[in-house]
Amino acid sequence: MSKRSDSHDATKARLLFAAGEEFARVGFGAASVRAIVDAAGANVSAVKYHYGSKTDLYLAVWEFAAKQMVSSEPMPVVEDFDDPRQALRRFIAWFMRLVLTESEEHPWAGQLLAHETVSPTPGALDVFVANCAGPIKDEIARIVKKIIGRPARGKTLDDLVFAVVALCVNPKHSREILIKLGHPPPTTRAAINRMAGVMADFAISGLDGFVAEEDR
Amino acid sequence: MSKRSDSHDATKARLLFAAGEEFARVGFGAASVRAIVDAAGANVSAVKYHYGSKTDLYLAVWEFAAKQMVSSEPMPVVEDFDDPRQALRRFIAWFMRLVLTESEEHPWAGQLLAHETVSPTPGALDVFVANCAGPIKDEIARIVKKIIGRPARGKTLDDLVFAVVALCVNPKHSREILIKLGHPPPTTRAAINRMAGVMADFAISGLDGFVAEEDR
DNA sequence: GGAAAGCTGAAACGTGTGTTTGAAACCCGA
DNA sequence: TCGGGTTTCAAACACACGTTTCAGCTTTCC
Repeated sequence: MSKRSDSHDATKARLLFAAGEEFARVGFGAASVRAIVDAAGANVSAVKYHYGSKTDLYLAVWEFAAKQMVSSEPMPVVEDFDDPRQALRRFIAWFMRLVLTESEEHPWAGQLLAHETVSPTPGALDVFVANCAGPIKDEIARIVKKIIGRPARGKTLDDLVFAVVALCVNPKHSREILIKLGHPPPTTRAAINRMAGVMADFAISGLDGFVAEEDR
Repeated sequence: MSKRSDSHDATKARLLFAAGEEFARVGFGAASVRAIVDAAGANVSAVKYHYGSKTDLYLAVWEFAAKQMVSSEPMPVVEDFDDPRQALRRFIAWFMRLVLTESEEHPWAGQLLAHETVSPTPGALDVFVANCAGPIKDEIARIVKKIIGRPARGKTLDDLVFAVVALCVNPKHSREILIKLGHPPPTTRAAINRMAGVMADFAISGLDGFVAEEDR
């Protein structure tokens, strides 16, 4: 809108990117405003001027990351006529790329997501669940339901849905441990796709076991 | 050793328990010494006097929690003649009880473990991996190897091992999200065992898929 | 050219942190 | 009862945090 100097938008953008990097690296609580503005080559007052507060800056980062997420590779939606196993395979690959990919289309989305999942920022949790975690869970639930056939009884269906989620997100959550154990999570697109294939095989076989059980 | 008053050991113990509760609740970084000593009804200088520093107190909490862990229910070790599927079922049940159980034999172990997994405390990560994460991973690897039969090629075996781990620990890691999504992780022993049964079925079926694949 | 708006800079504010100090209070053995 | 080691306490330390202030600079518009 403004025809003013580029410096406004430039500083604001540098601030956003530096904040994204820092928030993704250490999470909201542990990130320091001074570290962010130093990385951005700006002054502390800039965050107040351009965004209002550290919290508002964090929300702006989330908004940006979410926008990048959906624009770079939208969530695959399973059609009714699709083979649900193939759909699950596609969805897991997409999900793991979303979570694990670094320094590509959405540099910090996965890491932000991991931090927010494990220790949610009060005030950001609800919007995160509504825009991100909720839709993903619903889509997986649809696919799992189609694979199993009839609805599993009680909480078992939800357990299975979150089991699939666990396979996708755990490499990110347990990143430091996995590195220490000599099995760092993949970062390149090819390696992520390979691992996603293994997880999809594992999940499909696992769910097929419940089909058989239900049909006994 | 000292035959002095109980107040020494009493304060020291109250400090340890209050610290355990706080560290488990918010993690090492976010926990404040003042909150701990307030909960313990002690003075700030008590942590220096009895433990040396906040970090040393944290290590003492870990040591205590680890001791409680192994004493209350030791890790099941699979024998060579055991049915590996049954062994996996037992192990998953034990692991999930370890991670999810609250306010019972080991009140904070699971939560400490979750925090340390996701955002490790520098200096405590190595001892945690050596004493806790490493042995668990090795035991699961043994069982998985026996189920699959011949070793899967490349990184696939490790992927499957950590897939099993993911099923067990994710309910704890994603706790807040799961609550928001209306599917809080179980806390009672019976509910944990039920969920562990589902996860074991899922894992065994999933791994059996790789047996078939390998034998093709 | 001058005034107004936009933007940045250094410094300080208030609060919270982990840690340290040194003097009281306490307890126990002699 | 006294002395000496043991344990507590309030106070302050130095530092880091997010936030605020306001002077000074730049840019834009009339």
